Formats: sequence, structure tokens, C-alpha cells
Amino acid sequence: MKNREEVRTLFKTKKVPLTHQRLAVYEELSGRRDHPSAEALYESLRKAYPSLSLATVYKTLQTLHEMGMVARVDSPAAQARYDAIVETHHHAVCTACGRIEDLFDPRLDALPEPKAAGFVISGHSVHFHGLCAKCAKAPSTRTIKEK
Amino acid sequence: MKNREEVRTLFKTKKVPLTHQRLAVYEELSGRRDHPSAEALYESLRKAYPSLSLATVYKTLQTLHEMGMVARVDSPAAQARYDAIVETHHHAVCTACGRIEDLFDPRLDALPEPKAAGFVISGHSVHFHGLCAKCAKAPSTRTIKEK
DNA sequence: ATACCTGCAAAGGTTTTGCACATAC
DNA sequence: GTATGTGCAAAACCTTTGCAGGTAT
Repeated sequence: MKNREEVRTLFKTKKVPLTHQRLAVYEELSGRRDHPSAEALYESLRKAYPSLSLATVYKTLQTLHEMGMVARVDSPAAQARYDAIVETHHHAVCTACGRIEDLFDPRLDALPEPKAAGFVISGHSVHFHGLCAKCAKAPSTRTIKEK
Repeated sequence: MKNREEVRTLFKTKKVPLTHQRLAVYEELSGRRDHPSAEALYESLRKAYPSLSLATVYKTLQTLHEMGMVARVDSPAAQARYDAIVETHHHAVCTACGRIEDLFDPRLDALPEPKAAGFVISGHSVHFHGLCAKCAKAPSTRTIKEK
């Protein structure tokens, strides 16, 4: 979460053109704590920027994500993936090829109860991310663009 | 992960008709550890069941999920959600309304390194799930079907 | 026998892409 | 001035849905 000056500097440093739209998307997102979808951001921004297009919001979020300024929650790869193991366990997700490995570690099963006012917690899962054995060795075989 | 007899018993107990397709989907998924997508399961199964349709795979996965026999990884709600906070933090996700709350808790930032052979871990995130304050109080206002 | 499931095809919703014009540097 | 971004519309995907015929109990 950066102020306008930091944003300008960061774009300049990374040699990425800073457009009005990019600044607007970043500032709108920074001002919210509800983890909006691309569509939701678009709806908020179009009041102030009527010519803004949804496609630009998507492209901008991708750019900001590549720059490390924005995080994605939930679906890193839009498609749902399934698992016949419903017992508590956790996952390691390869950011290069999308491979998901199961992790069984009792130390991860009991985590401190988070302090989220009024939230009735029924469970949790831990996602580790990084490169799987194959992708760590052979970066050229990556099938998913690293974002 | 249940054997065929356990599966039959579970369907009987829950009074859900056990069809060939449902058994096939469950057994295919049980035999894999790669967390396949619906499409991937369909591709594997159509060799043995040429008349099987993708729609049935989707419907079956939903049924199995409702029965608690199958877990979903990643996108609980297909849409990607964004966050301007890229610093390490965690989330509480409401399974009823989709609300996502930020959690900052240093105790969750340093977790035991998982034992995943060859995996180069670069980070992790913890997702708690349950009901947010509002939904815990007012179950009738739920906007997302609880799956 | 009856309720529910399957397959098909069409629809719905989200995200990506190609292209002409506009803008940042 | 040039490379890159934007807006528009269409396309590509994933998932859901409606309906007629079929199947489990």
C-alpha cells in the first residue's frame, strides 16, 4: 500500500508507463479493504472515469500484480481443482506449472485462533507457494506464465 | 478416500442414488493425487465411459462435495479477488457471503517448513473459513449457496 | 412407479485477445 | 517520435441450466 509519490517512483524505476487508469485502479484498490473483484473495481471507477473499460481494469490488475503491487486472493488459476481427501491437510502450489501437492503435517492443523471479531471459524487451510522440484530445475518447461 | 463398499454405504445412508457415473468419478478422483479439474477428470473418464458428459462430471462433483466426500482447492467462488496489501498476511473467508477479512498475526507468518521433496517454498498463506459476524447472526441473508 | 439422474445443447459469467487510436516518455 | 496502453467488440473459457429420455430404488 503506497502513496502516490511511491507509486510514481516505482513505475519510473521499473520503466513501466504510469497512466491515469493505472493510478486510478491502484488508488481505488488501496482505499478498499473488501478485496474487490475486477468487475467491482470497474463499477466503482466508472463514475469518475466514464471512458474506462473493464478490459483495462483486467490488464491493469495483471500489470500491477506482475509489479508486485497487488495480490490475488483465491483462484490463482480460475479453474476449480478437486481432491478426494477431505481430512485436514494442506497444499503446496507450484506457481510455474500449477501442480498441487498434498502436505500432511499435524503442526499446521492446530493454528492460533485468529482475532477476527465475530467470525465463527470452522476450519483453515495453508497454501504454500513456490516452485515444484521439476520447475525449480527446468525453468524453461513452465506452462503457466508466472504472474 | 473410501473403498467401494464404504461409498455404497455412504450413498445408502444419505439416501442419494448411486449411479455408475458417480462411482466412476469418485474412484477416478480417489486414484489421483494431482487435484484434477472437472475437465481433466472428464478427459480421463471418457475413455472408459464414452457417453459420459462434462455436465455430469460437474454435477457429480457438486453432489460429492455436498456429501462431504470431495474437497475443492483454490477458487471457492470462481472470480479472482484482489488486494493492495502484498505484505504477508492472512484471510478469513465467509462461506456464506464471500466476505474476505484480513488477518495480521505474526504467529501465522512463521510456520514450520513443510516436507515437500524438492519444492522451493517462497511463501505461504493461511485461509480460515467460517461465518462472518453478520452471517453467523442472520443465516437468512446468505447470498452464496453454502456448498 | 416415481423421483431423480444423465446427456445434450444452449446460456451465463468471467477473463483474454486483436486491432485502431491515443498517450506516456 | 516510438513504443506501449486504452477502449471496443469479439472470442475463449469454465460452469450452470433446461429439457427429454433413462435409471436407481
